Amino acid sequence: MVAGPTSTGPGKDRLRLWIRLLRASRTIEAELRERLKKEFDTTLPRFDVMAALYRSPEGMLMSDLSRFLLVSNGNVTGIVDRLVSEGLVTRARRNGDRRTSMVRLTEEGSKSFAAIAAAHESWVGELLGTVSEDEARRLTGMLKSFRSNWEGRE
Amino acid sequence: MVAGPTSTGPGKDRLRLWIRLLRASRTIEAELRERLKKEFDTTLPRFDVMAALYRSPEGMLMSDLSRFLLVSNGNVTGIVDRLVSEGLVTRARRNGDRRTSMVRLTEEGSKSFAAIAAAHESWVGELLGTVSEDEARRLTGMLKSFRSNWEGRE
DNA sequence: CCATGAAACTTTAAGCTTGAAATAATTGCC
DNA sequence: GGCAATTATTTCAAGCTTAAAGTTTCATGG
Repeated sequence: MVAGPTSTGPGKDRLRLWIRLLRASRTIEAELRERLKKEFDTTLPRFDVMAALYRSPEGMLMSDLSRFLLVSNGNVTGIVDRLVSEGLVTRARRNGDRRTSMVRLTEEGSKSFAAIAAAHESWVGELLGTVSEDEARRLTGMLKSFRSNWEGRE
Repeated sequence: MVAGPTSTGPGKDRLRLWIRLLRASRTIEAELRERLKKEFDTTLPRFDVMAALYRSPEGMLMSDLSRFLLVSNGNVTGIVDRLVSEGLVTRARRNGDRRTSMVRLTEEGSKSFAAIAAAHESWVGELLGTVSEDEARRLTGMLKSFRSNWEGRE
């Protein structure tokens, strides 16, 4: 998903855009993953799950997590399993619907995440430092409109 | 890597941008992966490797592939192994340096890739259809300048 | 020569990822 | 109530991914 269009013609501009988009996010992602590993001995998927839970102190269902993070259900199971075994997250069985459980950050998980998130934010600021604030806002706007169009497709 | 900034302040615009960028590429990537699987029974990493080789009929070294695709060396080994076992790619031992081998598409691999690439391009056109050609070019320009700044960092 | 180190690649262990199949619990319809 | 369909989740197999360690080959200074 990284190679380029081989000729010119209609539709090539969008293909080019897609390739650039993918290369940019892979580049940044690789850098962030490496730093997360080195500085905090953690991984991107763990960070993602914890970030989602941090925003929802009341907890999230497994299916909420997988929908929000855009990954499969089975995937979340494994990541949460590991976080639970490290004491960063809990699965609370619910009285109402016994198929589901509320996943929440523990006290420790919450503290741990806050520290990582601060570093993460400053890394992103650094890595995207060459994009001006203004440009960042315009780009974000375009991507936002892409998102809403996407969600509204049949 | 998908949750959002939790407050406002300096650097938040870049964090927002990063999150949008990541969500957009994950969304498109998931859709492309699914179609590649359904329509051609293949995967994105296989497609990526074949795309790189298609651009270089003379062949590529394993290290060229991993550098170009932004993935680790060991990763490429496995993907190429599978492509070789399916007859889509060959590893030609070289006379000069026996540590290396030239990886090339076979005739079959080349034909197979051409068909997939055509579908792939039209899918990208469709998925990014809501981005105007003009906007696509501007976005590409911004990402290009990000790339060159990135490559020029210390 | 040839030993030492660098380079190209593969192997390995651990974890991530998907899609599909399996389990378990709930809902709805008669 | 009871049974079919649906929903939430886990399990599974296969493949992707990385970083680190291991192997083979090459280059080169003594």
